[in-house]
Amino acid sequence: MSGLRARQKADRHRRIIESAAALFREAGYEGAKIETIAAQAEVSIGTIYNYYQNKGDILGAIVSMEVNEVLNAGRGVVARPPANVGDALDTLIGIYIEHSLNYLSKEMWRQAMAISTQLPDSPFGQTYTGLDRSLTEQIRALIARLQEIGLVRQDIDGTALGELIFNNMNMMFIEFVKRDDARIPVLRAAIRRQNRILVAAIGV
Amino acid sequence: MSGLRARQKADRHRRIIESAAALFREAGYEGAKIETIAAQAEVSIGTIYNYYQNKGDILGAIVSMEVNEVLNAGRGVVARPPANVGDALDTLIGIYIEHSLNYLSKEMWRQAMAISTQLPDSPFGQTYTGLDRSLTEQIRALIARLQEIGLVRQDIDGTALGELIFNNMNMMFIEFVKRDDARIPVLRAAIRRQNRILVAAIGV
DNA sequence: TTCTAAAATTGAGTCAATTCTGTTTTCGTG
DNA sequence: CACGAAAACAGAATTGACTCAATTTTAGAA
Repeated sequence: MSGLRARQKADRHRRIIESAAALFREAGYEGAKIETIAAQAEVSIGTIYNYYQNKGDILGAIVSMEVNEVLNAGRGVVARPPANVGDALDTLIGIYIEHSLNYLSKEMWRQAMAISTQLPDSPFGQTYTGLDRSLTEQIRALIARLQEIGLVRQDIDGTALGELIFNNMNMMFIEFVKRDDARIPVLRAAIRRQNRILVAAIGV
Repeated sequence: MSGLRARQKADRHRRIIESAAALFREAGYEGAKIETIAAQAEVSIGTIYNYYQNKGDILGAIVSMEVNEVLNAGRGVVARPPANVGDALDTLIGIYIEHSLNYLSKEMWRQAMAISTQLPDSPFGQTYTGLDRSLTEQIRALIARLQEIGLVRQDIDGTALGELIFNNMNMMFIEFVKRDDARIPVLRAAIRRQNRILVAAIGV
C-alpha cells in the first residue's frame, strides 16, 4: 500500500477538511458554499462528494475530532477523580463543556446537532450517536470508579444514573448552543444545581 | 375588523396547513414540495412564503397543535395524580409519549427537532423552545402537587428536579424518534428505570 | 514498456427552497 | 362612487446542494 493513490487521497481529505473548517469559521456553516470549499481545497465539487456524502459529513469530521479530544481529556478524571461525588461530576462535565467551543462555534454545534437528528442514518448521524454513547459510557465509568472508592452506594443502578446525568447535561448543552448570549459559567452552575439532587441520593 | 381580507387570510392559513399536513403524511417532510403544497392549497408559492417564513414553520404549526394537545391531556394528571411518586411520573410521561405519534410521524418529529436547534430564532424555533418550557413547567407542577400531598419531601428543589426529569425524558424521546424500529414500551421502561433513582431519592 | 480494468476526478446539469419584483386586491376617506 | 396607499399575491428568477455521465489517472499484469 501507501502508493501514490493512497497518499493523494489522504492529502485531499486533509485539504478538504482544512478548507471547510476555515470557511465554517469565517462564514458560518450555511455561508460556506461547497463550491468555495472545493475551490479552496483545489478539487472539484464532485470530488468532495466522493469523499463525503453531503455537506453535513464534512462538519461531522470536524465535530468528531473535537469530541474525541474531549473524551480523551475526560479519561484523566475517571482515572483519578476528586474525592467527592459532586466535585467529580462537576470536574468531568466541566471538561466537556469548557473544551466544547475550542474548534466549534455555537452555530457549528447547532448544525451538527440538527443534522444528527435529521439524518440519523447518514455516516455522520451514526458517528454522532456513537460519540454520545461514548460520553455516556465515560460518565458511567466515573460512577463505577466512585463506587469502587466507596463514595457512591453499591446498590445504585450505574447505567441508569449515567444516562440520566448525560441526558440532562446534553439537553442543557443543546439549549446553551441555541442561545448565542448564554454563558458557560451559568450553564455549569445550572447543571451543578440539577446534579445536586442526584448527588444527595447516591452518596454513601 | 373581520373584513374580507381577514377572512380570506384565515381561510388561506387553514388551507395551507391542511394541504401541508396531508402531504407530509403521504410523502414525508422532505418529499413534500412547496410547489405541491401551494397547488393543493390553491395559492401561489409566494403566498405561502407570505404566511410562513420557511418550510419548517409550516411543520412547526402542526407540531404546536400536537404538543398543545399533549399539554392539555397532562393537566388532568397534575390535578389528580396517582398516589405514588413513581406512578405519577410514569403516568404523565406516558401521556406525553403515547400521544406523540398521533399526528406526527417519527420523520416529522426529527425534522421539527432539527429545525428548532438549527434555527432557534425562527418563529418555529422560538415556539418549540416555549413548548419545551411548558412541558418542563408541567412536570414541575406535578412535583409541587406531590409535595403538597406529602408524597415528595418538602426540601427537594422542585425546579431543578423538573428540569432533570424533562431533560432526560426529552433526550430519550429524541433517541427514540431517531430509530424507526424503536418501540414505545421499551422507551417507557427505560425512562422508568432512570426515574427510579430519582423516585428513591425524593420520596418521603 | 504497453495495455487494460478499476478507481478517481470533473463540472455542467438537475432539483427544490427561497427571493424578488411587478401586479392585483382591499380598505378607508372624501 | 372614485382614488391612493397599503397589503397580498403571483410566479419567474436565483441560489446552492447534490448527481451523473464522460474523462482522466493509476495499478499492476503481460
